[in-house]
Amino acid sequence: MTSHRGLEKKITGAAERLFARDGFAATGMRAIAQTAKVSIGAIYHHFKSKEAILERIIREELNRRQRFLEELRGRGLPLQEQVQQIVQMHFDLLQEKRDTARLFFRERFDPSPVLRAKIQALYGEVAEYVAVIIQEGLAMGEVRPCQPLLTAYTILGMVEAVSLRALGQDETAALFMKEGPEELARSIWLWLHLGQEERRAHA
Amino acid sequence: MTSHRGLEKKITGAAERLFARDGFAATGMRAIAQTAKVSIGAIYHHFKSKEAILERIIREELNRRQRFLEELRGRGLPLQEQVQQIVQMHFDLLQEKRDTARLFFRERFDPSPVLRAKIQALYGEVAEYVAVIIQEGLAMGEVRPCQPLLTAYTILGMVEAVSLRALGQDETAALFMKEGPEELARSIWLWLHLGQEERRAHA
Amino acid sequence: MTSHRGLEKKITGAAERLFARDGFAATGMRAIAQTAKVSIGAIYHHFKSKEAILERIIREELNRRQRFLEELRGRGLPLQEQVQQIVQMHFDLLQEKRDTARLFFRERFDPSPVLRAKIQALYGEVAEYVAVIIQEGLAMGEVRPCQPLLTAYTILGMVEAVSLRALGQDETAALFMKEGPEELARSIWLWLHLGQEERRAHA
Amino acid sequence: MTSHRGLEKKITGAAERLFARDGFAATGMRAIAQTAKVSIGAIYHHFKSKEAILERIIREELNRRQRFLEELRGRGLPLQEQVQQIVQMHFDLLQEKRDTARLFFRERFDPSPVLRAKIQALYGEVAEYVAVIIQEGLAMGEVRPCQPLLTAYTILGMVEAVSLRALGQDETAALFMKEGPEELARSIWLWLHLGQEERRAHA
DNA sequence: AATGAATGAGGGTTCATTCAT
DNA sequence: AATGAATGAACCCTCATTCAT
Repeated sequence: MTSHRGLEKKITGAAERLFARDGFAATGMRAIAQTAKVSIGAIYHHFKSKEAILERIIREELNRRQRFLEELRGRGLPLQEQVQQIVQMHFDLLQEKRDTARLFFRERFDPSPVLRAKIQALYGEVAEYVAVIIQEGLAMGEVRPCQPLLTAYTILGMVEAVSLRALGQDETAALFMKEGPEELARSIWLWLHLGQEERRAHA
Repeated sequence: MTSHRGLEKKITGAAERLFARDGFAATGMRAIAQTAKVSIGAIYHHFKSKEAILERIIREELNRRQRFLEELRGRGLPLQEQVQQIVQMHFDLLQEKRDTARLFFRERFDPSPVLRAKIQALYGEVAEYVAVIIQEGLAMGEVRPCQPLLTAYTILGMVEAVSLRALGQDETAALFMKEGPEELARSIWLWLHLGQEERRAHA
Repeated sequence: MTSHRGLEKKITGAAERLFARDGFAATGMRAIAQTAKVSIGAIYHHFKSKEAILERIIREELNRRQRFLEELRGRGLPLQEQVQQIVQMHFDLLQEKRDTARLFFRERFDPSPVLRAKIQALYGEVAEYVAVIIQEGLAMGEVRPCQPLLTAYTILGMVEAVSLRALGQDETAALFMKEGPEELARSIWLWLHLGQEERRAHA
Repeated sequence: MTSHRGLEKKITGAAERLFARDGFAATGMRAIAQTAKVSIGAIYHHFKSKEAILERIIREELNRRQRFLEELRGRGLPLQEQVQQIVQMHFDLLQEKRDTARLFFRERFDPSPVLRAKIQALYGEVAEYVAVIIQEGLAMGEVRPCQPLLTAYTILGMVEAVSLRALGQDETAALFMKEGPEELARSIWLWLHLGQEERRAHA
C-alpha cells in the first residue's frame, strides 16, 4: 500500500513536469515511464489511461487549493485579509510548484471534451468559493453591490493574468512576481470595497 | 490571386473551427483538408506546416484587435469610454467568432516553444497598447497611481476570465454574456478612477 | 531472447532482399513489414529507423568478412594462398548471399552522409586488413615494393568489379563466376609478386 | 534553339551537383528547379521525368569517355602508352568534374531496373573497348595470355577503387590522387606484359 | 515556351494501449 | 504486481507529375 502510493507519486510527479513542459498531447507514455523510472505496464496497472494521470494531477492540485480555502474560511479573518490571503496563495503555489501552475493554466481547454468539462467544473468550484466570500461581504456591507459570481471570475482572471505573466523569464516577470501580490490584493480590495465607506456612513 | 486568398481562407476557416473544437495537437491535416474540401497537397502549397496555419489564424485575429484599438485611439474618446469600448470589443468579437475566440484562449501555451513565444509576444502587444491608454490616463490625472503594464494585464485577465466563462452553454454563461460587458466596464473604470475626484479637487 | 533474435533476423532478412532489389531509398517500411510478416510497430521496437536496419545488415556482413580474414590469418598460410583464399571468399559470399552482396555494392554512396561515412569507414577496415597482409609480404620479400594501402584498394577494386559483373544474368556473368576466382587470384599474385624472383636471386 | 540548349544545360548542371551530393532518390524536382533558377514546368517541358535528367547526364559523361577512347585509338600509340592514357583519363575527369565522377560511381545501381540496366550496358561498352585493346595486345604478343573481357573489368575495377578513394577529403585521398595514376599505370602495364619479353625471345 | 497551383498516394515515424509472460 | 514486446491506425509531411493559364 505504501509502495502503491509511492509508485503513483513517481508517475504523477514525472507526468506533471512533462505535461507542463511539453503539453499533454505532446507527452508520450514512454517519456513518462522513462522519467518516472517505471515500466509502461506499471503505469497502466495504476492508471486507466493517460488522461487518468492528468485527471489525478489536476484533482490533487485543486484539492490543495480547496483545503487552503476551507482552512482560510475557518480562521474567520476580516474580508480584506481573506482577499489578500487568496492572492498570496496563488503566488505561493506559483513559486512552490511552477510546473504544476503552468500545467494548471494550460490543459483547461486541451484534452477531450469530457475531461475539459470536468476540469472547468473543478475550476468553477473555486470560483464559487470566492463568490461565497463576496456574498458574505455584501451581507456585511463591506462590498459594493455586484453580481458575486461574475465578480469572482473577474478576480480570478486578474490574478491569473498577472501570475501567468510572472511565470516568464524576463524583467517584467520578475517585477510582476515581486510587486504583483501586494498591488493586486490592494486593488482588488479597493475595487470590492469601492465607496462603501460613504454608503455605510449614510446608513 | 483572388483564388489564392479564397483557398487560404477556406483552409484557415476550417482549421479555425477544428482547432477550437478539438485542439491544435488533436486536429489532423486530413481533417482540415476534408473540412475545407481541399487536397492535403494544396494546404502545404499555401502553408509551410500545421503550425503555420495556426500562426496565420492567430496573427489575423490579433490584427483585427489592433486595427480596432488603433481606430479607437484615433477617435479621441474620453478615457472612460475607451475602457468601455475595449471591453465591448472583446465581447463582440466573442459573439461574432466564437471559434476563433475559443482558439485564442487555448493555444497560448500548447504548441512548440517557438510558436508559444510568438503568440505570447503578440498578446503582449495588446497589453502594451492598453498600458499606453492607462499611461495617458495617469498623465491627465484621470487614473489613480499604478504600475501601467501590470494594470493592463490585470484588466485583460478580468475580461478574459469573464468572457471565457461566457463561452459556455449554461445559464451562467448567458448571464455573463448579457451583463458582463457593462458590469466589467463600469467596475474597471471605477477601479482605475478610484478617488481621483478628490485628488483632482485637492490640486 | 530467442524470439528477439528471431524477429530481428526476419526483419533484416526481408530488408536485405528488398534493399538489394529496389534500393534503400525506394524500399518502404510497409514493404519490409509485409515481407517479414511483422507489424510496422514491431520493426520500430527493434530498430530505431530504416537506416538502423541497413546499418545492422552492413555491419553483420562486414563482421562475417572480418571473421573470415582473422581466421585466415590464424592459419599461417603462405602469401600466395592467402590471396587466393581472399578472392575465393568474395565469390563464395557472392554465391551464398547474392542479395547481400548486391546490397553491399550499392549503398556505399547513397544514404545520408552520416551513414555513408560509417559504411566507408567499415569498408576501409577491410582494406586496411588487406594492407597488413601486403605489408607482411613486403617484409618477407615476397611482394614487390609498393604503397600497401593503395595496393589493397586496387586489389579490392579488381575483385569487386569482376564479382559485380558476375552477379548479372547473362553468359558473361556465368563465365566470370566460373573463371573469375582463379584468374583473379593468379593475376593478383603475379602482380604483387612481379619480378621478385629476380630480386631475391640478386640478394 | 540556343536557348533550348542553354536551359537544358542549366538543368542538367544543377541536377548533376544535387544528385552527386544527395543521391538521385533524395533529390527533389523542386530543389533542381530552384538551383537551376528555372520553373518546374520548364523542366518538364524539356525532360520527360526526373529519370530522364539522370539519363541525359550519364549518357553525356559516357559520350565524353567514348570520344576520348576513340580518339585514343586513332592515334595508334603503343599499347603501354594507351594503358597509361586510359588511367590518366579517369583521374583527369575526376579532377575536372568531381560531382559528375561521384555521381557516376553512384547511381549505377540505384534507380529503376530499366535505367540501371541501361547504365550498366553503357558501362559495359567502355569495358569492351578496353577488352579490344587487350585483344590487340594479345595478338601482337605484347600481353600475356588472359581472358580479355575479364581482364578489362579487372583493370577498370582497379582504377575505380583507387580513384573513388581519391575523392575523399583526407591525407590518404591526397596521396592517392598524387601517386595513383602513375603507380596504377605502371603496375597494370607490368602485369599485362608479364614475362612477355622472355616469351617473345623464345619465339 | 513557360508557369506554379493543385493533386493525393505514399513516405518514415510515433502513439496509446493490450496482453502473454 | 509488474514487464515490455507487439500492434496498426494515425501522425505530419514530401513527392513526381499534371494542367489550366
